[in-house]
Amino acid sequence: MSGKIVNMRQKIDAMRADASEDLNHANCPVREVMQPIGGKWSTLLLSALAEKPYRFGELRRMVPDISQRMLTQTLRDLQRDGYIEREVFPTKPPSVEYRMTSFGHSLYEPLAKLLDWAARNHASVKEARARFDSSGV
Amino acid sequence: MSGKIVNMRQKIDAMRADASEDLNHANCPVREVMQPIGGKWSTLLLSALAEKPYRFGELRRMVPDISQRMLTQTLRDLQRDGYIEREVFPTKPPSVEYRMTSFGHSLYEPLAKLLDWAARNHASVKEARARFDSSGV
DNA sequence: CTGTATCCACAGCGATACTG
DNA sequence: CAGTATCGCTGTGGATACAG
Repeated sequence: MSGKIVNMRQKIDAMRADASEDLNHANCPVREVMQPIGGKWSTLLLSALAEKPYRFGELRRMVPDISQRMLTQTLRDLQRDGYIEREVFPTKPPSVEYRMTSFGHSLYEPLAKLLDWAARNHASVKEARARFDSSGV
Repeated sequence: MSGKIVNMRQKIDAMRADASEDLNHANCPVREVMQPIGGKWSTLLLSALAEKPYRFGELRRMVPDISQRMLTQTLRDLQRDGYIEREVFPTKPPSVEYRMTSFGHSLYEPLAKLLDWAARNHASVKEARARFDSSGV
């Protein structure tokens, strides 16, 4: 349903692979869902908004090295996928608040587990990386 | 043969990390761990190897639209981070087997939960996307 | 304050050809 | 079979300036 098969060759390959395993691109939502949240800033913003709603400038201060352009774009992409919603307050200098939807929270539940793992095993990954780089090569 | 040029990417990465070591989010686990597995092929290969070991060509057949170059590179990156290991069998046509380490399995546990969520909510995401695209823009 | 609009650099990825 | 080597395109993301 999701995957776009470009040519016949790949289609045949996909069907052949389909017979043995369901790990395929054709019916695999991994790509469509994981790719957007695999962006450089998505998870950071999601974990920020999972806590509580924030305004544009607040998010910008929380992630100091994000450009204005990427903050806008990433927020829009997250909104597009239904994870967050945007509310504009017509105050004197306008302010915009972003808040995580219940759908977003349902995504964040397993995502948080993964981020937890990352936090706990960050050191091990760095060690493995160093070991690999200094050995062999 | 000198191996100086082979690991250019990794060396550059190291230098870049070094240069910004004292910046706020340079050592953030989310970035260091999530970025690599956020690549286009990483999660697909991880979920394949989580099941059982596979050879290079098998993986290639399971993910028909990956290029040979990206398969090699992604596997190497996963190996570098300690998630998978590589074993060469000196058979007549040489064969190489990739297998997930216990560390990789510990990563895959929370990751699988996230992939499960993606599979279950894939449709909702696509709907949200379509809704967003047809309104406004 | 919250964006848009350009321009531009570079990393990621693909296609192809070659090797042990 | 399992890679390397090269080239080139494209998308992502950064810097800057402008605007509601």
